[in-house]
Amino acid sequence: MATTIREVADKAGVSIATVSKVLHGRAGNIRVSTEKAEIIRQVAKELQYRPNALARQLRSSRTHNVGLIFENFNGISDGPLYYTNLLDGAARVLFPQHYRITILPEIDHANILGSLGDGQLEGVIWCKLARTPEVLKLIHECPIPIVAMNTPPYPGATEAAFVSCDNEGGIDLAVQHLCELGHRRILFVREEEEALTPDSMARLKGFENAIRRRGLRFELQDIATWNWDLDQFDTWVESKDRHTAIIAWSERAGAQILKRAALAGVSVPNDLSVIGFDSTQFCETTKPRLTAVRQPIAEMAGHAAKTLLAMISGESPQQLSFTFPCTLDVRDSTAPLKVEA
Amino acid sequence: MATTIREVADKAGVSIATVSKVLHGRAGNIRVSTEKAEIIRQVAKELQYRPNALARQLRSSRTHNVGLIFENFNGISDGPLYYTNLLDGAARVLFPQHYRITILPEIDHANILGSLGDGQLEGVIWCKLARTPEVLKLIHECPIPIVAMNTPPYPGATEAAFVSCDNEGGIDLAVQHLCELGHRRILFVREEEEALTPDSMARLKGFENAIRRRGLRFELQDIATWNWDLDQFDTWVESKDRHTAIIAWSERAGAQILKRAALAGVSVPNDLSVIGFDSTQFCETTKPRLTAVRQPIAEMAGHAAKTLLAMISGESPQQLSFTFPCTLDVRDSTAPLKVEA
DNA sequence: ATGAAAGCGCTAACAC
DNA sequence: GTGTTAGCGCTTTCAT
Repeated sequence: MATTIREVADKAGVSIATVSKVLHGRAGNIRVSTEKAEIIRQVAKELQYRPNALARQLRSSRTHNVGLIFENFNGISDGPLYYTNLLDGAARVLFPQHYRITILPEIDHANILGSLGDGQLEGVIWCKLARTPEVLKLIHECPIPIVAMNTPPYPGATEAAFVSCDNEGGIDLAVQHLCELGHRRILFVREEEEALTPDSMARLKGFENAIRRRGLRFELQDIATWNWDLDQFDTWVESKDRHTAIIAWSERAGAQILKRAALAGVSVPNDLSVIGFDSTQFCETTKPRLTAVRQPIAEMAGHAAKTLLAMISGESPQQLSFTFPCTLDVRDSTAPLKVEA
Repeated sequence: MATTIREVADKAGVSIATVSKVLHGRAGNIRVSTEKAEIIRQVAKELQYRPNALARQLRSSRTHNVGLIFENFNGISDGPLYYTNLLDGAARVLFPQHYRITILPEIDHANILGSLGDGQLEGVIWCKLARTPEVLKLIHECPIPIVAMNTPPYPGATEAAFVSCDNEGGIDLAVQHLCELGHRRILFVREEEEALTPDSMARLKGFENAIRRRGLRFELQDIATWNWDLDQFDTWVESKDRHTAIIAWSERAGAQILKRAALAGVSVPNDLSVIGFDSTQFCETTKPRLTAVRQPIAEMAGHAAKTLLAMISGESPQQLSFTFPCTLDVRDSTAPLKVEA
């Protein structure tokens, strides 16, 4: 067993209270003679005394530990760099404050509250929170501060803070870029499985707005909801008078379209321009490299961490929410519209 | 404050001991009347009782929490995918066992023992452990099981398990590949700053062995120790009768050489073949794509996690250490040696 | 079948 | 200045 404060006290010939004061007392409160203090420190070192954090935490109910929930963790299909960047951004803020980051195994919403309310965590950064009544209830009942990342602000949920990117603005940049290249007929593609996620919905809405804002015609067939493998691409590509550019709701979907296009003998960007969303390094690996809207994940995570710390100190989440602007990374999958001869 | 077992007991009209038995008692030991058990469960739900993990852990000294130490965390320069893959591999083993993964802020070796010995962690996966007397001492004194990842087995440290890749074998594959392409004069490049890391040293040794094994001449000038930016490349490239291929100790260094070569007007792979080490997706992003030795990071991390679990259950680390074989991912930075006209 | 009581290791309010 | 004491919330003998 590890050395306890009791053993240190005994060996130093003082009470455990005195040991505690010397070893952890705040500067001002140390009302202990210098000599005894010295002895105690000496004995503690000799005995390799290491305070038991569990006991301390139980006593003080402060753990210096924040949780991170990755929904759908099993699979780096979300873009391998999302988690890395997220972790990096959060760590840069949390580590200097001596906070630990704990990744939770429990993604089951049914017992997540047990995990979040067991006293181990002071707060949690929760990524890609869905917008369902069930989740709203969770937010309501969660006993520790929540910062939702990559989740658009959720009016009903005043207990949580929200850090997100400007999905609509990002899509507007994409549309803008394509328009400047001469494209007029643009298709927005989302995935069935993710169609109801807040990000997907916001991007869809942004698409419609962007099209309308530019006075272009917006029709139902300008939106496609395809399956995970985007099988429907093949049907689309056969259609007469098809769109000249595609905006995919994610970078994964964008990349999948590039693959499908290559298989179908459609040359990107010559015969078709494609834009994705996220713009991690993953977009550098596609052929051609994928033009994509970028969200500053690490920065967002850093902000989420700061926000969480503020909430832990008792500040209200209300004015802490923040939406980051997106930018556009132009790569090789977009080109000027070819003028028909 | 959160509901405590006391409140549940009071409201249910029983003692806290009974509540504890009903809620957490092992199946066999439940010697409580069915009716009372039912009431207790009912009350617990009503009151939204969530057991305090800290108290439980303090009592049982089991936390279901393992630590992860990333040396040099600040910076994804180690290859952005290293951490992701590592985390993924470890999580796949740990999460189903209901273990949490905690990333430690404390990379300062001076007080790391305080972090590891404070009772919060049952074990730790420690990546890229250096091979110094100081670290050996740390391993010796660490109160919880350690699995060292990406650290070659360390004969003196019988308290820890080691999960590593076969650095030497990996380099041998690289040399083999180059030889098959006709190369005979190969340069091994390592970085000054990392020259003393176990990985770097093992790869260097592997290089010498591989060269000798094939009956090629091995000279001192076949090894270069360059700075972080590999400035010395420019001097090397000017030298008469220079090597026709380079093996870099890391993928970062390999990529840097590609950049330097492009700047110097040296065409890769036509005028120079380059191989790196690690082979994450990063190698797909270089120009040209970097041929590299691959180590199965996620698999290794999974094994490390299993090993840690075994050690936590009391097994000896001795026969748990394991070295994974490497493979070679041939991409576009290597080509047959051009025959001089 | 149920409860009383003794801690796990520590902190902090209060005595002296 | 220093020690005594009362818990933090829980588990676990050991009585009854």
